[in-house]
Amino acid sequence: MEKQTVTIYDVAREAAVSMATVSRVVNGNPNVKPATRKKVLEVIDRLDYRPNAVARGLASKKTTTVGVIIPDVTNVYFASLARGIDDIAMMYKYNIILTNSDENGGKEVQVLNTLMAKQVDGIIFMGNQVTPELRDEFKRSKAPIVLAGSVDEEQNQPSVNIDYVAAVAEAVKNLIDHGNRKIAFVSGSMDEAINHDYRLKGYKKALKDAGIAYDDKLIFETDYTYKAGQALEPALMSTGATAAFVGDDELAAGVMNGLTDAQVAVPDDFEVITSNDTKLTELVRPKMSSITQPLYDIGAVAMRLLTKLMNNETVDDKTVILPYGLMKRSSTK
Amino acid sequence: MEKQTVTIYDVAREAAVSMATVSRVVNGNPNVKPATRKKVLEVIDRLDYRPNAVARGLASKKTTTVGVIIPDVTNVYFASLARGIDDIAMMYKYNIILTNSDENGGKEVQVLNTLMAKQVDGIIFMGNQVTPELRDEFKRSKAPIVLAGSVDEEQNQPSVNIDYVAAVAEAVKNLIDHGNRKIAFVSGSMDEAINHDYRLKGYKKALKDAGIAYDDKLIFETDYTYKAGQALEPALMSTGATAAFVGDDELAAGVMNGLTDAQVAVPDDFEVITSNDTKLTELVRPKMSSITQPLYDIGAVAMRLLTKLMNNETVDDKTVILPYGLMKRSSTK
DNA sequence: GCAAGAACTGAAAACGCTTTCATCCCAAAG
DNA sequence: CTTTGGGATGAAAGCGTTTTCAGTTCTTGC
Repeated sequence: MEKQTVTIYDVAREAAVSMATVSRVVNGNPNVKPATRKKVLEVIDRLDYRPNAVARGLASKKTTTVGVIIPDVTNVYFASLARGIDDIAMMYKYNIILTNSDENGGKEVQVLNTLMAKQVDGIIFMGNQVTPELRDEFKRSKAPIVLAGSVDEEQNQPSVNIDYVAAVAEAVKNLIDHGNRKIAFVSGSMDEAINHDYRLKGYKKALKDAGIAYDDKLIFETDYTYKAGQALEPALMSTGATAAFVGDDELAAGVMNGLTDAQVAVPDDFEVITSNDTKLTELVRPKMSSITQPLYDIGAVAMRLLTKLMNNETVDDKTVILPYGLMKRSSTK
Repeated sequence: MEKQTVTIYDVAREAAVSMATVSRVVNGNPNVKPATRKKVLEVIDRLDYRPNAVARGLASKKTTTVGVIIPDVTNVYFASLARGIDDIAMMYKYNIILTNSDENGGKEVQVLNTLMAKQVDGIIFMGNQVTPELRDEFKRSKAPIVLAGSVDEEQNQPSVNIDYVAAVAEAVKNLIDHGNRKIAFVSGSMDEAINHDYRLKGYKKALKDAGIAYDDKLIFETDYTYKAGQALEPALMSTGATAAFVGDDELAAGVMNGLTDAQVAVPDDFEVITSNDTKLTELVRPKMSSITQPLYDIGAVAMRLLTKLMNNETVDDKTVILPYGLMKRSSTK
């Protein structure tokens, strides 16, 4: 007993009107006599008619779904953005096709293609790096694409971010102001634009402003994982560093716990400041000082921007920069 | 210059074959002469033809997308399941429409409806409670629905879980074995089946087995948030409890940090054991002991089960129970 | 009471694909 | 040299909507 689906045609027949009219009432088109509308609505209700979104998508060339590419849902930072994205999407009646990319260029390209095949109306991309191949795909897309919490060196893609350079510079300056001279820079792969083109620049700027020489022995390139951070302790301490700027909260938690577990007192003997202000910063002890970012809003604004783009509204500025801050908690003096 | 889309018809014309043949080669139908296939493939490549998944979905009544309802992506527990779901989905060429429900019954029903309107081939539901209205919607769905890490009192829905009752009983027994007699039970709303019908039962069972009287003053019903946990400290201590079983890791982290911040030594003066074994357990100090669950696998198996259901394969057992464990870390003696 | 326009409504053509069914072709069998 | 049958192909009918365009039916203002 296959469940029977009722179509717009059934409604039209029952209500003794044309499909066109039914379509109109379903879509809230005002050009329908109230009496007719009422009649149709009753039939719709009686038959429990539900429009088939796929057919609708084919006919109207709009699917009211947007694709979201995320490195890993399990990453609290990106998940927070995703939450903002979904809320706004829902507010504007869009649905989200979410796919994990693992920051893998090949997978990203493939995912992008299936997203486009599914005729999504727009795409939000999160990831620390935009490979040239990916950039090419972006260009070929007829659906607008906006980057959320993600940068592209060639900034021709709409995006929502904070001023990473300034934020990192300020964070590092804070460390310097506390008397630290040897400050480690811990991040993910330097291949990623966000690291080499933004965070590192901010780091260098702060050093330069303070007249401290840059020393690449203090640069630690690793994975964005807790374990990786934890394992860094010996290497970190052997450099004589007394503080570290870390590019990811989970990584930072690892660094800090690794230190603590090795009897290095944070913040007394070693200060740590992190980047993303996710809830992890409050979970660990000491609580971690961090650059603050409006996580949810980055996602939300990105999605809002996307709705405008999908709607062909003119937007004044396609690359929006949200404000950041510095939250002093207990991992710094 | 609106980007032109090339259709199956264009390919057919260029290759001098019928649409049917093009469709066959695109879908890997073996009934195509190799020479023809090659010819078509060349044209496809030259024209850069990409099948329109929406049209395909309309014609074939299969969208190769499944809906996933999640309480909140930002919740590490559910996000971990989601990751397992997405990976397996991708493996089977499905995409995921992800929507946050906030455990809000009304929203869940609504979301379910839009998912069905979008003709998803299947649905995975995560949530701590299945309301009667929701259950009704489940029944009306022509797409198979499986619950992941989520229970329904009336167990007629395919699902993937662990044996919560036994797991909690074991966890609480562990606490009892350490000499605790007053053990708090901290969880989210008791309206949720998972709490009143599973966890609490396990808790009571452990008490009963040990001949300890149940005392509802020791039951704490709150939100699944860090802050809520943290705020619990005074109430918790005033009951004279010396240990707590907590139903969620973030909540547990809050409880533990709240205790610690109030100079209550964990585990010496108070033991804490939590439920979900997410990475949060390792982040906090002391690390939290926990029931272990194969988070990723719960999602993965649920998705695998769903593929079978969508494929009309006969599955022997529609409710699968995965093994759990107990991981002793440092929040218990 | 009538013309002119506005407000409604319906017929039918897309939308881009899958799938059924009929047809055709050709190799193998007799 | 037929017959037979299976493999390869194409024509065309959907799939369930939206949307255009051409009516048709009301309202108004005179």
